[in-house]
Amino acid sequence: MQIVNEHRRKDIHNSDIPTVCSACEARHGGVCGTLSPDQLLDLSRHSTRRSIEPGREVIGQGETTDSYANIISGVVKLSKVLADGRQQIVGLQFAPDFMGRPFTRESALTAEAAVDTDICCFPRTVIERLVSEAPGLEHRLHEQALKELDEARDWMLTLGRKTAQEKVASFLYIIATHIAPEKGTANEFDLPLSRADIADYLGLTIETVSRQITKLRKDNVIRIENSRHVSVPSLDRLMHVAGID
Amino acid sequence: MQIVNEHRRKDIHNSDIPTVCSACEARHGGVCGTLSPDQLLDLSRHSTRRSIEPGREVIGQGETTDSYANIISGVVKLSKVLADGRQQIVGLQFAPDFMGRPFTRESALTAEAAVDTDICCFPRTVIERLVSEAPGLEHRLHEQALKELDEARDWMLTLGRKTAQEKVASFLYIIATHIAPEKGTANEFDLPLSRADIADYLGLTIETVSRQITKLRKDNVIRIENSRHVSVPSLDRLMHVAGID
DNA sequence: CGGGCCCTTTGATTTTGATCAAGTCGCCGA
DNA sequence: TCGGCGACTTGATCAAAATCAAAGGGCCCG
Repeated sequence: MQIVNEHRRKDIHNSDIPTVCSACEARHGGVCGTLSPDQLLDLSRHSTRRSIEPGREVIGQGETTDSYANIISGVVKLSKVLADGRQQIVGLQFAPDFMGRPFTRESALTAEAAVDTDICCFPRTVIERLVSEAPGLEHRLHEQALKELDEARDWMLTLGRKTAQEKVASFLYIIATHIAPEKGTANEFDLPLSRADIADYLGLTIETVSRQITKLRKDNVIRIENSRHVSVPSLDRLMHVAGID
Repeated sequence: MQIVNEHRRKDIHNSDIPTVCSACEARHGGVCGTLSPDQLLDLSRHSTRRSIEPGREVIGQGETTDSYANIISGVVKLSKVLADGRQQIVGLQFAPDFMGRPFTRESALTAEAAVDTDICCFPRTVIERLVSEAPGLEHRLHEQALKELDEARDWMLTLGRKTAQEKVASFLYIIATHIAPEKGTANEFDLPLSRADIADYLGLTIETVSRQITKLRKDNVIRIENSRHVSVPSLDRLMHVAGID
């Protein structure tokens, strides 16, 4: 008890934590959480915060990356395109996810902000140095990669085997459970993606997405205002429609 | 030059390498490659080789895993099922891939041999101990996870945006490039998957897969014997049909 | 050698979602 | 206040793949 209080007080004072970091919403969940105060200071000296407006590309498919980033707030779309322009969103990232593909220079995907997004960027060289110094950091990055792998595989089941109706419900479920990080599941939220983005995420067309959303509304699974604001009266019901056991 | 030869000679003699490992085809590519002779000996003492016939389940969805494994030869299907039985193969693993989801007890997927497969199993506890002792091992596992993530995302593009024809061609391309590890791309091979498996991998039905294979044969993109043996006269042509730029 | 079984192919028909084509709605700027 | 534009919805039609149905074909086993 005594110790817990001590610890807490210290954390509140943030005596050893760089000022930029102490106020950072992503610090505990993000990759920085494993670093010692010294290392955090080192990292923070080389890091820069950026605000990105919706639609702005953070890194393009085939470009070389020289930085990694932590998402502080917002939503980032990761997508791939075929030569003829067909596009697929292969992942969504929310705060406090880590962005960037470690140990490779060339990006195999495009990262683009879906809504107003704040990120904290680190040069590749600094991250790689810290990885070699702090084994906990690589572990954290490894866990993030495994989490993304699990999510990607779940989504493959959705893409390959679910109906349009189930796909749209699955998408809404993902948003409800990820949009408010640290607050658990939201039963009311603004969609961070346009219909076109949703279509690209689900492997459908805009029209089909729109029709299925209309159907979910008529079936009282969701309520919609201004085509972007969604409320979910029963999450169980949404999950059921999404085919989630 | 001198040094290279020295190194090679030592490697051929395998003076410090446990006997079971020295003959192992997967050692260099597999996760064991980063271990010191001591650690390799340690691991080999606790490892067991198993042969798995096609269709045998290695680990079921929802079961708890207590071991990891290296694939020595063969092909393993990773799949997920919906409550109503719809199934999706979310990944194929070939030698010398590492199987198992580190840092979690419960498996989110089913792993099943597609053909006769040999694996080398390690208890979870030993791997976890070695990870804490040898940072190179976690790095190797991390890279394997990142590789699988890249592959999963590539496949999401296939599942979400390609036509049946392109999907089947993409599948054949994957097999051609992975079936003979260390030998590069094969332009003649036996399919490790039945039509039903291919359908589950591509998010299609058996009938559609069969029709598309017939079409590829008629278009001279592939030749087929006994419905399982495939030869590819021009890999470029196959890639083109698969929509791979 | 024949029969049965499983895997695969092929054919006919149906269904789901795509495509084509108008609208509607909300918002911004003149 | 009025256009105009972009995002979204709705409707009609079309096509790709699913479903339903029936054969082949290879292989094992009696």
